[in-house]
Amino acid sequence: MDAAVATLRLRGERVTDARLAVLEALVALPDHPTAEDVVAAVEAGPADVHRATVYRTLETLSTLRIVTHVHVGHGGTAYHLQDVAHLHAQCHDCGSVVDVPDDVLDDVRSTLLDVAGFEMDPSHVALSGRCAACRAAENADLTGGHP
Amino acid sequence: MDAAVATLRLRGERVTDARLAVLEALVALPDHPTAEDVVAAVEAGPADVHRATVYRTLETLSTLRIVTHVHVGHGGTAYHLQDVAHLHAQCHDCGSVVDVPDDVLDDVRSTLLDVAGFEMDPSHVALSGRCAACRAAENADLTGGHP
DNA sequence: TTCTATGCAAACGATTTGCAGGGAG
DNA sequence: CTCCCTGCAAATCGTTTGCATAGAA
Repeated sequence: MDAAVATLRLRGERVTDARLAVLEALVALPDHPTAEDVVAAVEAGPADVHRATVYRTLETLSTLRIVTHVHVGHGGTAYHLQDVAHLHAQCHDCGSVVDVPDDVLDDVRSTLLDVAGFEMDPSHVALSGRCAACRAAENADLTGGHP
Repeated sequence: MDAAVATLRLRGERVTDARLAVLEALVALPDHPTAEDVVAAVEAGPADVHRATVYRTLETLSTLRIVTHVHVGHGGTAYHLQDVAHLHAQCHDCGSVVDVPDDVLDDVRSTLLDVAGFEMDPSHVALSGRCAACRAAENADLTGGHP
């Protein structure tokens, strides 16, 4: 957060209320918010920031590498502060995004580099599947639903 | 293709010019076309099919499991016939989608199931990174660009 | 004939853009 | 003071929907 502001100053970018509000929203929002989530959070706050400004700010912060975006399968694009790069996996059942140890794709990365010359960037897209909670729920349905 | 038509008949769905046109486009289009690519290909053809119909048809074919969709990072959603399930990786430089051996994620799948209880569906989203061609191009730039 | 899929146009949500004014540096 | 960032409104893009009709079964 402070680091983000420092980076802005360092790059000669201006530190405005709108940008601070977006950064605070990114810090405050627990999960992996979409652009629209950030818009909602900012509009809920005291500062009066326009939708378009949030989008422009997110783009600016992205090019400055202050925030990173992840493409999640169904919900669009999710933004988060660039602290530690980690992987994401989205449940296509409940839509939630879970964090995943960042080394699970190391082997895949080297394999792809070997067999296809493809240099994978593991954190840019979210894996897809079904989370533990939804799997448990379905199992409960299967057993409890038909007694 | 024939199998697709057979499946349609089997499910009691109607076989129309529009649906045939969409299927032909999916067969003809080489890469992994987005919905909009299919719209363009169909509109280029002889049959007079409306945009909305292409979207509706793609949805229908999806629920019938005749076509599958993959979420690629930047270009939106890509559709292809459900022949052999395979993985995709998108180059975030040139945007092309390459096919990947479908077993490279097997280990990751079992790992995620173990450590997080997350049941991954490997083919639903595309991995991201840089393809061999673009890596070669950049290397050429680095060596040839600054003599 | 019956009922579904299509065409059309309009609505829709998410994102972008041109322009004029305000505030950071 | 200067120029970047912002607010506003409108345009744009991709996708969806309601309704009357053509056409497959």
